[in-house]
Amino acid sequence: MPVTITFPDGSARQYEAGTTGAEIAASIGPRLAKAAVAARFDGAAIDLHAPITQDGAVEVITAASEDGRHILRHSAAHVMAQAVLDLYPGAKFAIGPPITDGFYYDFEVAAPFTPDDLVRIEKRMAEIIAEDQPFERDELSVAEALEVFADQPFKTEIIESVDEDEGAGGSEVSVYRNFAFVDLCRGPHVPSTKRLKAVKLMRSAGAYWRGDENRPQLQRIYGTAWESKSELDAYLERLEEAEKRDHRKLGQDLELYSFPQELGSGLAVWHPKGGLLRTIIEDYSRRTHLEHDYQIVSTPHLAKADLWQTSGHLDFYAEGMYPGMVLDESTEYRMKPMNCPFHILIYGNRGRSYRELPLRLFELGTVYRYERSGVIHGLMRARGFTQDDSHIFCEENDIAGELQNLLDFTLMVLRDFGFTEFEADLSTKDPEKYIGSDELWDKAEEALRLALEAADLPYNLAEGEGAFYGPKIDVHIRDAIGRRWQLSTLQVDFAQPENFDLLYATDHNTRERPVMIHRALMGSIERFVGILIEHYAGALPGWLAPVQATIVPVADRHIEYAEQVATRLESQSLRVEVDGSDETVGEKIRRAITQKHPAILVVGDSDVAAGTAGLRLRGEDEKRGVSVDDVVGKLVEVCRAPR
RNA sequence: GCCGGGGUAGCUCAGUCGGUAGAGCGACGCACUCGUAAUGCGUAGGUCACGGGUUCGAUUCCCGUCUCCGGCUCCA
Repeated sequence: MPVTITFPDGSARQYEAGTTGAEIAASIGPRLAKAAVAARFDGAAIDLHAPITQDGAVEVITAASEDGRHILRHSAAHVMAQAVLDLYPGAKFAIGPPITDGFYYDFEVAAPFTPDDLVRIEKRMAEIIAEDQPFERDELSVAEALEVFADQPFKTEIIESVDEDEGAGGSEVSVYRNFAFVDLCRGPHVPSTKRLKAVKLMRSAGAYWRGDENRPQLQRIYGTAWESKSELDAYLERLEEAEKRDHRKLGQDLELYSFPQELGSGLAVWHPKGGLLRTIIEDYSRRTHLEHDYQIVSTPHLAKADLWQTSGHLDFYAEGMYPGMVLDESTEYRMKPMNCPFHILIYGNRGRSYRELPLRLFELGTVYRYERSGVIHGLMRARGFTQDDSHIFCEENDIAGELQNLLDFTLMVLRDFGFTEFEADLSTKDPEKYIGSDELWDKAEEALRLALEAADLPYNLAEGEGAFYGPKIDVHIRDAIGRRWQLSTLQVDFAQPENFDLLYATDHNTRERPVMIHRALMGSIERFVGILIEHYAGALPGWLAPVQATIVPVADRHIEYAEQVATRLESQSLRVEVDGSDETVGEKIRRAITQKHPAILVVGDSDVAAGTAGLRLRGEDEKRGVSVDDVVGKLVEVCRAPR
């Protein structure tokens, strides 16, 4: 009985029933056969040597595809577990999935893995790979599987939970064997270990079983696997590139900020150039908010604990707050982890009218959150940071229009800083845990959805992920090397107006409760700077660069002229340095390039005589003898702020 | 907070099997006055993170604390 196989290009062919993906690939061509690691039958991934007994669509998965790498990495994880079980008798193994760019496996062993252990394991893996052990699939009943894994408590737990979670489908489990090694696995796998051409172990780390810090901490080994040595090398190079962009390193190199150990973890100080960069960003933020009908307010850094009790923070997030200080013998104060209660107090300071709404209060508000010591990461995750924070108080019927304007504003800001790729998450009501009426939630979620659609922003629906007090939109950007960062949050809040009993007078002089929208566009200024630095690898666009041009006099006798040129540029509000140091021209240029200054001007005898300069823009060749007027014009253009 | 690895000059790092340390870059000085990614010579600079213990003697070994890095967990 032949079966009819259709291919992704729409063509169809007949094969003997029981044919395999490997045979199909071979029938198409030897190169495909060699590159194949698995197949897809009617969309489901299967092993290359699994027999196909009915008509259907077949797609051959090659090692160079994302699917293929996934399978490669999964198989590499098995080989790693096999190596560890060989080398460390008594080791218990837990789970080992493929992840972005690699894989890991978790083990319980007597002692944590050292770097030397990784070398040993990698060596053993190479042996297993060289032996070209075939991967074979087997279906076991739960009882059989429990026997096979009798001395593996984590596997036993997984087998038992299959029964629970997957209902009828859990009566059998599949396992994969290569030689004596058996692992629970859905598969598919590469046909045999020799297909693993480029595998490298990266590091070991502690990781909790099932991600739960109350359960045993296991030893995780991370590795990576690629279809070829050259792809592996390219990956390692990408890692190195990413490391060069590290904002902590660049912050030091470019003299922007530092993290003095004397201050404590997660607390940065901003040096003059970083301070200037911050100021530029903050000025932009204030200016654009004023232009968008926000009112700027300012509030203190601490408040009585009672305020945080009313807002609910002490009940829900006390562990994220700095501990209290008791003053005047009995009154406890707390550093602020959020700005909202202060803005709410401004709203509530007097009776409000519908005529004032929407009322948009904006503040660059510095907050302090007690982040656990292990999570602090430069500017990206700090214990003190400044939010571009606003709370908008509006009528229920204003929510939709307000959110739409807000999302436009958000995207404008992010585009102004050079980000071009956006994605959003829409987090909706958790049916188990929410306050406010269903009707209000539906309305707000609908408003958020409409705003996303009006802005033409692709979004993922995160159902049930909303906070208990309202739905929200998070906006993510992709940076220059493809990493995703969450920046903006637009959060509808039904709870705080209730907690603080906020009201406004309607046009019929009745009292209604306003709805509140929390929002931060950049999120935290500190983190935003960190992301900008990594996005641009330190080479900030002209309008953000603390130093926009360096003027290099060729010899001391040109310093005076250099100063004159600097004055001309400064009169156009350009930020200029004259490098009058006792160094060669080459060295001074090297410094300016290393510092990523957008423009370098070189002035010598001919320039003094002709009123010109040599102009070297970042990333471009030098132009000699450019008139100072043209230099000014060019730099003004290069350094113009987006608005 | 948890697991592992670190903390030596302003920076990047080497070193001391226990006898108080070195390089490159940077800084400073002198010479050079130079046309596009490192001019030469010289000088200064260290409580070897901090506190305790062991020892005749600790930067080195042990314990604690702070702090950094990689993960885990967390991220209102």
